[in-house]
Amino acid sequence: MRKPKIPEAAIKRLPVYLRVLEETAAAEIQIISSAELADKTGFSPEQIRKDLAYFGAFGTRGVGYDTILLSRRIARILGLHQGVHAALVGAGHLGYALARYSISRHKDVRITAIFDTDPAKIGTEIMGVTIRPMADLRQAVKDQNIKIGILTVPATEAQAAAEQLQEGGVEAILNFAPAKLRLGPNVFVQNIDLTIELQSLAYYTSASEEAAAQVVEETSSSIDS
Amino acid sequence: MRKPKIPEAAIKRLPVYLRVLEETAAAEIQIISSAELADKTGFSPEQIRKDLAYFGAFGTRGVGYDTILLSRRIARILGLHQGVHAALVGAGHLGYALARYSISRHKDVRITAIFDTDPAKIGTEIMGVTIRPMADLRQAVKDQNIKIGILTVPATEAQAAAEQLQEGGVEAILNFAPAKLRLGPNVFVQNIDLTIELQSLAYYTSASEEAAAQVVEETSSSIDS
DNA sequence: AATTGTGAAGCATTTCACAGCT
DNA sequence: AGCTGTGAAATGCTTCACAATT
Repeated sequence: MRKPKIPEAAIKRLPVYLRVLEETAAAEIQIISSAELADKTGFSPEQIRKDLAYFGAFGTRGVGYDTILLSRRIARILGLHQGVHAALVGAGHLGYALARYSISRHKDVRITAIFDTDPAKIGTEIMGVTIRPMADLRQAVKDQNIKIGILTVPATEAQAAAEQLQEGGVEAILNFAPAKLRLGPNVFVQNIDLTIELQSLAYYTSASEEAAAQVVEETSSSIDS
Repeated sequence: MRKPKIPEAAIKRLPVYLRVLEETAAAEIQIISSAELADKTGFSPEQIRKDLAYFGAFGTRGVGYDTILLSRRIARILGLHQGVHAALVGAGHLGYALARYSISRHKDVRITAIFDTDPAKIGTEIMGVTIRPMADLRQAVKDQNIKIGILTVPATEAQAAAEQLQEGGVEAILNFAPAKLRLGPNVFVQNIDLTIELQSLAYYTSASEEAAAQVVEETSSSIDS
């Protein structure tokens, strides 16, 4: 048993708690209740308590959670306390945006290597990190103990790039390319497809509502109950 | 009853089906089975059939789905058949990347207006769309019948920008700012927080595993069963 | 013979309700 | 008195298994 059985959804909420806790701690506030956390994050107090309880009892009954202590604990749970190295593959606009984001704002997940195929970009720097050719990828990932890969390459190149990351020993990939990656079971893949996000948003718009109703109407005949 | 009760998760899969169907249709293949769709998308055949069945019976038993017909139906369900207009707020690197993505690749969700506070950017163009000042936002959203807002502004400006989008009559917002938006019930908000994605990925890395175990160990005392 | 469409079962996640600490 | 931690109930989503259809 590798991981106990903590909902993936809960893991995704931890960084949100972390951010609020750090902000709160920075404001010199020492204690926060699940109700206050709920107000700031938009999740329910019960859910927050349950999420935290998966990892132990971090609060004080009748009081709340110590902001500094809890933020440290969450950073630890996520593995951010020691700084995780990430490689960015694809230095287009999206990659550039991510690199600036990540390199500047947090030290917890740091982009320490950047790769691209474009000879014009190779040798240039983003926030102090030199862009290198794809040929260097596998070895660099190994040498720099890089655990996370961020893929912002065109869909056609995604699979090949992902395989190189895998060979370098990456354990998780954040894939922005609209392509299904086929990798071994040791690499955790998280897909973010911006086109999907935009297109699915359209559904929640009046543009769709009637259309959907119409489609259902067109085809429904003997559907009841 | 506004929406029947179709899982949000199912809606998010529709654009994936759409993409594969369009690719398949473009390759002159007329029929595709749920099993083939499953192979190309990574979802299970049953799930695909169930998702589609929410909206009616689009396939032919013993045969499969007509690629062209089904892609049209999905586009319709999502409301993409008539083209949805979107406004981009914040023309930084991420905004720029999204604009290029969206304006070039698909006509279904089109960014037809871009706003920013930076005087140096105002008046310049991204892919043929002129960047305008925030003061124009509300009216432009109304005039251009814009239904979707894309927020790529700093967290501190997100709430104010979101309110302007809301006042302009936007029905859905894709929010990249790490801030909880407080808006009325008529605006559907989808958050994408790239920092969260990166930080939660760290959990699935060996950097965390021991750390998490350690935390649990530290605090677990009378937890059994 | 093949593949869809779908009730029912199975799982996972969220919410409820309250006991347990401080 | 107040707020956490947690079994139990409720809800939501996915998988199963098979009848229906071409």
